[in-house]
Amino acid sequence: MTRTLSIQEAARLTGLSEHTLRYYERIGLLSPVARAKNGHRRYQQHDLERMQFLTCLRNTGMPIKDIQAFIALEQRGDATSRDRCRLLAQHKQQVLEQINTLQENLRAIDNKIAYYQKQEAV
Amino acid sequence: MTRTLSIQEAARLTGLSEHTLRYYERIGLLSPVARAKNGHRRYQQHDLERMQFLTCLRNTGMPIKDIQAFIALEQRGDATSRDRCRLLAQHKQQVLEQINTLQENLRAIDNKIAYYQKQEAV
DNA sequence: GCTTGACTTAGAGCGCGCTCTAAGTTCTAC
DNA sequence: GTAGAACTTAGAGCGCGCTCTAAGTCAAGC
Repeated sequence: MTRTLSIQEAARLTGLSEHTLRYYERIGLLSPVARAKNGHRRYQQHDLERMQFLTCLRNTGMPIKDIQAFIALEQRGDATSRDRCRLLAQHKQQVLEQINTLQENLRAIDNKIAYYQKQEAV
Repeated sequence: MTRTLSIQEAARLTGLSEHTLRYYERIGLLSPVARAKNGHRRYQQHDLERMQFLTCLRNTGMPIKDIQAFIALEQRGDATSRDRCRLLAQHKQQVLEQINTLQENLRAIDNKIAYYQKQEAV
């Protein structure tokens, strides 16, 4: 028997705000969370795992609309798993490009810093 | 004698829109650009270099307000060069963290992709 | 019974970074 | 001299991703 979490606890654990948790559920990123008799959300393990996945996609810059599209595929069942895999692979490429861009820009920043330090040495 | 560029040319060269170039100038990211007799902007080499620097900071997620703060330091002259250097170094750390986060999230995405591919193999 | 606090909902509001609009000017080509 | 293109300005508008508000419900403790 797994312990369930209040929205407050779930927020603390995931690093998302309670507002954001409700928002994600409202727009369908999170499927409807189980409720206690009083109507309060009771988050389960699978909800937390889902949120981790969402956070991962969001952190890597996937727009909410794209996540919704991904979820729409999930809801169409196993037949779409190849498509979903392809979407993830595409996203992976974009993340790799992001990392590359950051690294290139980092070099430019490093140069600027080096310039400042050389100047100070004078 | 260096050739100067129209806003259209400058936009094409920097990858920023004409709107954005005007906007950056308006909010002080770009110091006032030289004008032709008819009032049209004439971008020079140093403007382009500045834009590259701006783009670099923006691409790495520095908020416009922070860039403005950096520029305010520049305008206070040489005395602030140590501060500016420190700001850049701080930003560099944030970029490194960004890259790390992306790489961690990338691993999670890779796992998900692997999961899909294993499933397909069944 | 009353207060307090954690929750609920629907919907409004906000900060960011542009992006676009409207109205006007200037230059070029015909 | 007129049409069209390229620009100018000030200011409004927009898309995104939250974030907050208001009004209400429920349960626990005094």
